[in-house]
Amino acid sequence: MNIGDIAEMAGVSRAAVSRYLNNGYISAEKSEKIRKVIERTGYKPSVMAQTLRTKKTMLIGVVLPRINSDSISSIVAGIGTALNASGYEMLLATTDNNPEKELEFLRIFSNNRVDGVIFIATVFTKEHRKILKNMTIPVVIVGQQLGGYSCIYHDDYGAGRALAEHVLATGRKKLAYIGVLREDVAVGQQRLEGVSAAVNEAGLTLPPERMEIAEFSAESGHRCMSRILSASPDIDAVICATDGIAIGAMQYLKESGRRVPEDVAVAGFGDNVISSVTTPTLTTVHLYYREAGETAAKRIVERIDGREKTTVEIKQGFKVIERGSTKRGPS
Amino acid sequence: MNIGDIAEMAGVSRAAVSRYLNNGYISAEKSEKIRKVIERTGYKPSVMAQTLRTKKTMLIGVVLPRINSDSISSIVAGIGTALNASGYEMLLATTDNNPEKELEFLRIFSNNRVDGVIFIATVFTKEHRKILKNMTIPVVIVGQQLGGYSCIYHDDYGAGRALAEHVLATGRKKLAYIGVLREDVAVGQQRLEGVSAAVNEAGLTLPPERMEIAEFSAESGHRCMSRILSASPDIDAVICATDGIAIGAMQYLKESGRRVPEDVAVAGFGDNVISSVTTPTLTTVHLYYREAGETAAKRIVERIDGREKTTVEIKQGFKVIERGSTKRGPS
DNA sequence: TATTTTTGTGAAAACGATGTCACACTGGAG
DNA sequence: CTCCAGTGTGACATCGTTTTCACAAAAATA
Repeated sequence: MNIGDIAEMAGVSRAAVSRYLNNGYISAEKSEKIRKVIERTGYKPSVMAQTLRTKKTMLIGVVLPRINSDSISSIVAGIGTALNASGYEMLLATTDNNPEKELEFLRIFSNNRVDGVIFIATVFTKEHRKILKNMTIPVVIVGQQLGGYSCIYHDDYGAGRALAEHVLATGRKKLAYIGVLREDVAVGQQRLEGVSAAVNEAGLTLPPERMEIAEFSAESGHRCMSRILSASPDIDAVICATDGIAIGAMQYLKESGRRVPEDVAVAGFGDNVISSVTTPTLTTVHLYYREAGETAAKRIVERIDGREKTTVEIKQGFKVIERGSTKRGPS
Repeated sequence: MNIGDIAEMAGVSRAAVSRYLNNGYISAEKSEKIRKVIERTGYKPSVMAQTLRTKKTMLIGVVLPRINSDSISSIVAGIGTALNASGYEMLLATTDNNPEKELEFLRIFSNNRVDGVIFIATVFTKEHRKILKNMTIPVVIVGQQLGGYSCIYHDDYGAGRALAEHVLATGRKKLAYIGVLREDVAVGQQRLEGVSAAVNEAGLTLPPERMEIAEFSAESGHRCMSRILSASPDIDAVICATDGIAIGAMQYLKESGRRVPEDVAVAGFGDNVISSVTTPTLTTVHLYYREAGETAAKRIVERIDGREKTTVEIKQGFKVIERGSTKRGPS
């Protein structure tokens, strides 16, 4: 069933059918004939042929480290909603946090497989920049800032600062920090710098023996907490770069006989669903992941449609969510 | 840059280049010439043209209710891994639990947009069956059983039965059950029937006033628990159709002054990450979501490649995960 | 040496749409 | 009556591959 068959059945030319489907630039009489034939046969134009001819796939590639994560699946949910509203679909590529795979997918996607790419990034290597520079299709980066590219990211510095200020306001003096690798600028560097700034402004310090670098998991948070406690048993608060890490840290604190929040306050980032069901509930910073996904999708569609030519860098706000794990300690 | 340009540059015919890229049925001399030109120009064949010609998109459509869910994102992670290994990519369509959208996407996908569809299903209407019947591409259903189609699902009945047996073995006598709509055969019907069977075999009953129907959320579980308690304040255990519901139920129990597990035992299904960080930790049934996704992806690739012609129904096992919320009560 | 089989080859026909073009109608204005 | 703008139309080229086909050259067989 191709456009030629329909044309023949309706007694018109192939071009007429094409116009019927697109411009609508056709006489009422033929239009009706064609409509009937299409209805009767259930004819659907071939997406493949349209794609070849128009050079539009109506597909957006989404590259992400892993899908099985609360924050990332929220971003994807947002992307899905917004893309759908514009008639685009989403090609998902999970990289398992493997930079090689990340590069491979960016390369695959840059080859006309999709009309645009949304890149949920963690770390940028030179290789990344090189591939991104050579991309011929629009790219929007989510979660990290990268000059010269459209990106939508969170105010990680501000969030870190506000969260630390909140913890300090509960009267804590000896803070610890469990972060992630600095190569991850947003999560590893910005959040720490925000926290550091608040701590310093309060006239306090965050010495190296009260800091650890974790992976993105509760198990890792658990391990790091144990290391910090053996070096500095007298801390009265710990801020963790993600809620997952914070959960692990909190578990270790409880195992070590400390009370949360009476002895040690705990706080995280991300407002993971988990954080409202722990005991105590976890103070965290909400980061508008879903909205970031929606905005990214809208931006890329605007870029593709040509409605928007410039790249923009959007920094999103945050909201400190005060819960049980940082209730006022001994004053 | 198309195949013709490469052919011209290498001084061979277009067909020769095509053969070089595919069969390899070409003389060593020309092969080398072509290799050089391709390397120098960085030529990549057009995916669009290949697709039109070969009728293979190397895409698998994945239709799911929502991505922002622990169980579903685990399935998707599994699908992603397995598809990737076979060179396929994944087109994600989230339906927000809207049957209309589900049907729409199945229709879109059935129109040559993808080579196969993985359908993470909840409820089957007649409309669903009709569309599924008319699908010309392979379909694999995940999470529900549907005769005549390849599907991979969980032993929800067995899981319900085993979980209830475990709860009963801790000495509980007055069980309550919070389920979901029976239209969802796997989660709503099978799990309940398994639980019922175990309860009946123990010579006990599960009367209507100790049963509620919830949505897939902790809030809903919270509400249902409150309704059950006002009708039957003396229950000593509650089994919930999902971990999310169980979390909500447990929260209400605690708010009402009851101790978990001393006064009331709580158990759920799914082994959500959340269930190991609540206080107490939640007894649940592990359901191998990731593996289900992997298997589904492998099956569909086999069907597409023609290595496998028949449809199969695969029932996966389960594992009761005994945690704090069902520790032995007063004996 | 004569005959078959194997290889390598380029021309040309799909694949199924879109878009350009020139042409033939209209009807209204001059 | 002529001219022109505006519509509707089908023929045809195009998109970039793959695949079939016929044919020639080389190799293997008799």
